[in-house]
Amino acid sequence: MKTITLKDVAKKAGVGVGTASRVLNNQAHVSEDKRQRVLDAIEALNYKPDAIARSLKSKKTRNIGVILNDITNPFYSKVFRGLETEAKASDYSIVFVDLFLQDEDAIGEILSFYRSKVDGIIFIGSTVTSEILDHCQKFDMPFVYASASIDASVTSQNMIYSVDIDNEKAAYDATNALIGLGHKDIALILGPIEDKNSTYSRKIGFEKAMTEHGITIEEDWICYGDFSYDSGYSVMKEILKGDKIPTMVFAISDLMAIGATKAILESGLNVPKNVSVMGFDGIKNGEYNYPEISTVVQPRYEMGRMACEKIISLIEKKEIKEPVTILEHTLALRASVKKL
Amino acid sequence: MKTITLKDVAKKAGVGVGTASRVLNNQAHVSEDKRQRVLDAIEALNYKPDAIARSLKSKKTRNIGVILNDITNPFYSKVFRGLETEAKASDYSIVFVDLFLQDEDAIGEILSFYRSKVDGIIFIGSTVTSEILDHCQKFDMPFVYASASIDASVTSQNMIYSVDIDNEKAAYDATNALIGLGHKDIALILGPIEDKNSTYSRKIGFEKAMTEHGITIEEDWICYGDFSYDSGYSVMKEILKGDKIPTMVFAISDLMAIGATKAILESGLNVPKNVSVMGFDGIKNGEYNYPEISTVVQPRYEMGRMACEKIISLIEKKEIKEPVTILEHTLALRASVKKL
DNA sequence: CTGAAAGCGCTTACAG
DNA sequence: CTGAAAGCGCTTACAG
Repeated sequence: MKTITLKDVAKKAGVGVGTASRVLNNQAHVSEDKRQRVLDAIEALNYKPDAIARSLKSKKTRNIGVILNDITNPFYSKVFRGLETEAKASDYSIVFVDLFLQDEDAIGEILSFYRSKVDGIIFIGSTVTSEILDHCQKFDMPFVYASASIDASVTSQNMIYSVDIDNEKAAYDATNALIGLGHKDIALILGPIEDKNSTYSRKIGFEKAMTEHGITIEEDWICYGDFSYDSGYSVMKEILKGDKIPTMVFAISDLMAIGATKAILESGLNVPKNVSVMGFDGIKNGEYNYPEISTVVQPRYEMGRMACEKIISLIEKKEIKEPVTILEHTLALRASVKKL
Repeated sequence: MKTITLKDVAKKAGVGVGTASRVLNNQAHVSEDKRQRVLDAIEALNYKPDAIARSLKSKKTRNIGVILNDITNPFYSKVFRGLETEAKASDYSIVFVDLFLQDEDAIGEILSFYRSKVDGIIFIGSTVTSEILDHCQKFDMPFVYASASIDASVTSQNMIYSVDIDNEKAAYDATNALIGLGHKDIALILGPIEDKNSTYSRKIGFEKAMTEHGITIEEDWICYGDFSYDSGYSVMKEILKGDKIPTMVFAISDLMAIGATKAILESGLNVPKNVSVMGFDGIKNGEYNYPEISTVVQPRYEMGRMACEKIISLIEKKEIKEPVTILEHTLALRASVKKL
């Protein structure tokens, strides 16, 4: 099947190809008569513009690159959904790369690769290093971070556009709520100790709430996992070996909370009768658990949507009101948590 | 920053741009001397070919379109991961569209849109209609289905490339295993009654195994859900209202199995002591459950990988040994199932 | 308002 | 083996 081009349309409409292009792009300065003839020809020929040819001249691809940490992680997949929906609504396509198990070096590779394929990039859940920033700047490629960590190498000189929640405040609020329920013996399961973003901020928030209530923090109960189900399970096993058992376990990911719950149940104890469990993120998995896991809900869909809105503004050089957007979190207290 | 083009490379190397292009594309008929000079120039200038310009002439985008049913569904996200990894290895990018909540009509729209942006399309988990097939054929766009349903409108005249498991046999094997454990009172939770693919085939497989063992199938225990957690939960609630309780519930998705488990536990019964539960798919959620859900494991990663391999063969017009690939399933009997 | 022409950065016959 | 040239399908100044 021969592809029909703008030239065919122009010929059929009896106008120049430039005029046809103007109609196609909804530009002014075309007489109503010709505009209609072109529109009719487009209709009659069932003409579809060639995105590639358009891009070559305009230097715009209408593609947004998404670099994501792990698409099988339910937290990210929902962020991704928000982002994809927003992109589609604005007529952008998503070009996707999963970073899973790739070393950070790969990012440079990916960026070069992306250069001519996308107009901007959204990073989700990865770590922002100054190296990546330099790369993007060199290629003059706008970028936005969602739920991302900022590496220490990044100075405030760099303009960063991002969307996230206030992690410290979220952990602070959650801890206060748990304390309000009468809990004092609270274990905390964090992410990796070297994680300077959520692990760090949430730890601060937790400590702040505990300290404000004059509760002594049991150092043995500050544990480090890696956000995964398995790490929650094994860290909890360790905690259960101690002389004293906490009445509450606060894990900073739902998956770890679910793993911890399993470890508790396996040991013959009950959740929440003997030990309450609180998670973080608000993924479906927690609701599917029995008992349902309490959590700090992050607006994941909205996070993706906002990130996309932001990158489009950047691409189209629209004004951006706030470079850094902080979204609201909410607490969901469910069956896994008991009032003492 | 001025973009450097092949012309710049050619000039620096002192050759024609055609020769530079030949080197770039690793074509023969270039003297070793010039080849080296071009390579050096590319290196020195840190030249990166422009994907868009390449596509315009070659009519190849090195993009694969992926149309997926629901990226937040853990079953699909793992298929997607397999596919993405394979694509990356072969230097293809993924252009992604989520069909979630969009009507089937949208597919036509998406296809036109895709036409010039991708070289081929992989459909995951959607329903193949003859309309979609016609669309693809009209655009001369190769396509592959993974874990997809074939609509009745599709005749055998259409050449279909697909990857899936043998759903009937999988359900048959699973049912046999459950019967082997001593179960006779087995309830079956299916997908939507109008689903002509997995719901239909798995029902057949189940019935075949039951019949072969001379076990009467309790019609009230053949139930229809929609693969979701919620539907498993509510269908199970209904079953539990009956006079007789099955000793085994076989749900054809892990999410439904998890939902059913919750309903059973809430009713005061134990899994697996009073009722055993078997799922289907092999997603992580089942392993995270307490008790761990037994399941029929589908090779999801491999499914995505093979689908990608297939579409690339189609795009590059390599020979395809088998248009329809049937992957092996495996049974995973875990804590949720008890021997009677 | 509008047509002819140049050009986006490549690839690919076409001569030599 | 290799360079000059045409052309992929658009967009965009440039004249008029």
